[in-house]
Amino acid sequence: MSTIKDIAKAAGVSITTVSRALNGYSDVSIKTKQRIHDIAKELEYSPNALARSLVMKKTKTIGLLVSGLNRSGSKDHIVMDVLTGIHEYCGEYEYDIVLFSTSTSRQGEKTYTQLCRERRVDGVIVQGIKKDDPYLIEILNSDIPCVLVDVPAEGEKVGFVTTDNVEGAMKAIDHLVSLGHDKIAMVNGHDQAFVSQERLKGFKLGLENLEKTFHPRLVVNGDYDEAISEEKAFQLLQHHPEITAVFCASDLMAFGVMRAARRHGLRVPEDLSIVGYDDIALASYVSPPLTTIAQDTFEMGYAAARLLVGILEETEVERICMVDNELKIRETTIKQAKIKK
Amino acid sequence: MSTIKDIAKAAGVSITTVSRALNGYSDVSIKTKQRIHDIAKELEYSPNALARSLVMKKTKTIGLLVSGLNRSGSKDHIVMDVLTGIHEYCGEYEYDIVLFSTSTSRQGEKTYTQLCRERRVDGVIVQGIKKDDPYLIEILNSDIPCVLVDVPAEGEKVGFVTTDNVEGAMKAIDHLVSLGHDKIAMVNGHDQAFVSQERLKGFKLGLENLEKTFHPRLVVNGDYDEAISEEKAFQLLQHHPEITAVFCASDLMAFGVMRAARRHGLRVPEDLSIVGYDDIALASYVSPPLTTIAQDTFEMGYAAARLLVGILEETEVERICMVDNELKIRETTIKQAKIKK
DNA sequence: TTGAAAGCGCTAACAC
DNA sequence: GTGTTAGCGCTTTCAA
Repeated sequence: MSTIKDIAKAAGVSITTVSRALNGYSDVSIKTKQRIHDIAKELEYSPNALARSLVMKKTKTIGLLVSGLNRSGSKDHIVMDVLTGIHEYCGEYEYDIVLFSTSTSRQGEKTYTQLCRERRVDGVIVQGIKKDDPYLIEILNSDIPCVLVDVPAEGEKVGFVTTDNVEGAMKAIDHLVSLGHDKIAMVNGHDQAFVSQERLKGFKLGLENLEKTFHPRLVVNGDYDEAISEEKAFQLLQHHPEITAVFCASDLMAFGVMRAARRHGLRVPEDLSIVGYDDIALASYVSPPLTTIAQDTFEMGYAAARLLVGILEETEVERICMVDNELKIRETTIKQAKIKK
Repeated sequence: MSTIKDIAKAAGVSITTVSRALNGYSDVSIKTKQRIHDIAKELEYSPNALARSLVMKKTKTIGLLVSGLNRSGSKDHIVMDVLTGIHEYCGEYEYDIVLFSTSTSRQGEKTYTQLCRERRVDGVIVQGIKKDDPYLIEILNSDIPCVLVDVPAEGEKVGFVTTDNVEGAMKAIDHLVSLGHDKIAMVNGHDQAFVSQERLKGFKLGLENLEKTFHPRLVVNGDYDEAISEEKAFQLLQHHPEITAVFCASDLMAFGVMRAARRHGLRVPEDLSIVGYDDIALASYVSPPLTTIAQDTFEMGYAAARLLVGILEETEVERICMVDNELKIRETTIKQAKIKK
């Protein structure tokens, strides 16, 4: 593989001149510049990004730390959408992405910080990692520029992107209440997740705003898992037959609730209205199609990359980025007419 | 950020010794080795992978070239599963993945080969790229070790992984014929795709083996698109009411066919049996759940990474890797009882 | 407009 | 066992 040295020799100039010519500096005579370019092409020259990065001290690379990338293969495509958004932005701004291979099994496992330092990534985007993960904390305390997805953190070189989960939950509640529902349950994820906390907050607030009482008894955690949600919802419906609607913190959990309803002989939506969260592809395919709060996950990825690059190039000041969400009314919610019990 | 030079100074030894100690060479006295490690820890030393790669001429990095990573957000998770498989293997063998940002929009776009050369990736995995893509051809002709997913190519440093698509299609046909179907149509993808060609081959072969005649008229291309398939299938069913079963080269296209059937007032599976291909998550959620040929896409990714690393480290000789597939019988196929027309 | 020289952080002969 | 030295391919002062 040829180097600028080879080009220099072939062109009869110094490597300095070649470097300058190739990088489009103006202080090279137009004709030597042309000659150098010709020779570079002829020699099939490719600049060595390693060497350049070594001296420039930046790599035009952003690291990606993702959890939940494992065989069990999530049915949702959220991780993928976010990745796609990041990829899109990076394509436009000539950053490449390095996806770290954080093997849990491998001994002598490296921390996220070490991974980032070794590869000298300019910054890192973190997704799907619990906010109390010690490695996460370490990286936040380091000087590595960092953008988190759905985990709140701010700092000189730290930002995050999320959607307004409080508002999203409120939209769901507004919708249900406007349909005449009164006894609304919630199947939340788990308390450690920021988004769960926010959605619960929105659930409460939504009820209060509409002068409905919030019943802690009607809230269960489904751990973002379909089967667990099914069980939890089954019990909930058993103990509280007065429930006419359920708001779920994820679509997958909503599917679990749909199953639980079916086991109780309840029809959806006639006997039980259900609202999900995320709007994954499945949501519109199941039957009946699921009413849900749609998040623009692609946009979240895109925004995360933009925010990170903004931090890196010191053009962006706002460290928080809120992406819109939207209520998608489909067929799992319907007017509550009958008086139950 | 500290370097081996700093450590050398602090330890009062030469940088060579530090390098050797840190890399676990045996020819360093146990006590200096220990001291060096202590100092390294104290100084929070991180090796600079760039510098090391520069001199070692390898980066422990594999490139990933993927098409179909864009906003429209594929409903299938195939790309993701393959990526996950690659990620898993890389985690075990300490390779990192760089996802190239191939912006189509950006001017002065670089070829895949250039991207790989600049980053000095050790090898590259290519997925979802058409086999006649000029950039793909360029990279195959280069000396960059390369593994393709579902595109056949072999060479000194080139291999590919795929599933047995001929066999997969035959399984589908066997299944349908065993249910008594005779007039079986096929909705294929498009002629440029290797897998399409293979599945068509399997379709023909499957019919011939069972002494059924192959009718070219009953094969249409749906371009792996749900809407297009719906249209094509709608017309097909109109012109050929004798059709009792349809084999589709993807699940998404099968959904299109289901829609088309519905528009014709045909019930699935009573009036029309349908078999898909891929077994995406949606397949088991739609109603009725789709009978399909399942591909282990995670395994494909894992195998692709293993093959590439095998080529890189010169341990693997077999340049082709076949991953299993499996017929998943669900509810869109049923015994053909009635005599149509 | 061009070149010489230093250095980014590391490894690897080759001495001692 | 340990150090000296010469690079890997590039950018960037500083001089000419």
